[in-house]
Amino acid sequence: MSNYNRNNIPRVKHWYDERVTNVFDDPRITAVGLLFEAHAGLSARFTAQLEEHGLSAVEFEVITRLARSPGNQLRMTDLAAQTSLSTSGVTRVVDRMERDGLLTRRACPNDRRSSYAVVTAAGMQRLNETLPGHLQIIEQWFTGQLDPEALAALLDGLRRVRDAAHPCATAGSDDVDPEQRADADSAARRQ
Amino acid sequence: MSNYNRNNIPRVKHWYDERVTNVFDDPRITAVGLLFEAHAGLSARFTAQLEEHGLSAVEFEVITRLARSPGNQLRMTDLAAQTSLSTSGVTRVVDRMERDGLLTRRACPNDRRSSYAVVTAAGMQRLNETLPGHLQIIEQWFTGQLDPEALAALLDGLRRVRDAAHPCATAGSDDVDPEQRADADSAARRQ
DNA sequence: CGATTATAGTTGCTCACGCAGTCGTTGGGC
DNA sequence: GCCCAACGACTGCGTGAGCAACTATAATCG
Repeated sequence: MSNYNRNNIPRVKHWYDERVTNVFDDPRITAVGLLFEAHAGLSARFTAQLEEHGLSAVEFEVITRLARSPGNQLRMTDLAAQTSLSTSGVTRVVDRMERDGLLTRRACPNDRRSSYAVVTAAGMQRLNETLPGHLQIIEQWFTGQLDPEALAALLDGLRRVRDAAHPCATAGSDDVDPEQRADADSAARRQ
Repeated sequence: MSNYNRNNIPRVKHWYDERVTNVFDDPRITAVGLLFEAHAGLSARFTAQLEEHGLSAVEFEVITRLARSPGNQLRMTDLAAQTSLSTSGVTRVVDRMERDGLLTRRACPNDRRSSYAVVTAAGMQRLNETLPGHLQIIEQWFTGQLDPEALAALLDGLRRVRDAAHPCATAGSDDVDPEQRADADSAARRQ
């Protein structure tokens, strides 16, 4: 118990303040800590709200990406590329969501290897029920925390970091980059 | 089959451009997308580099938090609080790292229920081998992507979002107001 | 054409993680 | 001192995810 207190009491605002000659004081570490903790915080809020609507974070991402695609559908592989899930992961999440009636599979008439995941009416309804609360949480804990210029600066910085570091696995969500496009192009060509 | 053509032919550069009145164009969604993709991108880079040193991201976080704590040790519970792992998750990751010789358990003399996870010499060495490359990656893909003012603005924004939304990720900081803490705590546990 | 190669999706295997239950320990109330 | 609720750590079980192997289909090259 004494140790428990030792652990918490001397920590003031930032854990790294105290160890002056510590490598962990490095501002780079701090920067990553901020980014990752902001992400973790928002993730937790999202998870809690999505759970109220019976969706996991992955399922929400899947249904969202499908819903905003033409025809409310994507090929399994393209879905995998957009979600940073493996193709087997997509197979299984689509399995679950199909079982729950949120999605269906549809055969691709031109390429019998491919199949589409399509959002059902029930899936769209579920998404529509979920989205307002989701947007409200974003506003409450993220965008609403900053005045417009600060938010713009934040997003500008994030965009540059994202453009530099993002693995093509997560690309394509709100801004499609050239390599992704080439990828999708070849997919389209194939059909 | 009419669907097939609808799907690909008219799509030009951005598959989402056509749904002009689309909810997914909402700037809040875009903002979250940027934050999450930046995080995912950096995560992937980290994972690749850590793998070269035989560490997973979770293991790196564990050993880092231990190494910067007094005595290079933390109680299992405190470690769980800092890592957003459950206590059972901590039990298991410490199991693995103990098996690999990076950590040891040490009984707490004051409370026989508690035990410490302590970084071994081999663990410190492993960490020291890993850190330079880690810092270089941060610089290469994150901090070095922005000029100082832009970086400062980014970090300032992130700090505000983190302070608002963080689910107690910085356990050991006491600048959390109680109501927030309870809330975020339970949310973090759940995820 | 026919053979080789590449691609789409699924499945078996394994592992990491959380939840809930358990056991030993602690400390407060009587 | 005794009892019992709270606490710290560990374990059984279920779930979700990736890798690699596999099947079926498509594209390529001779």
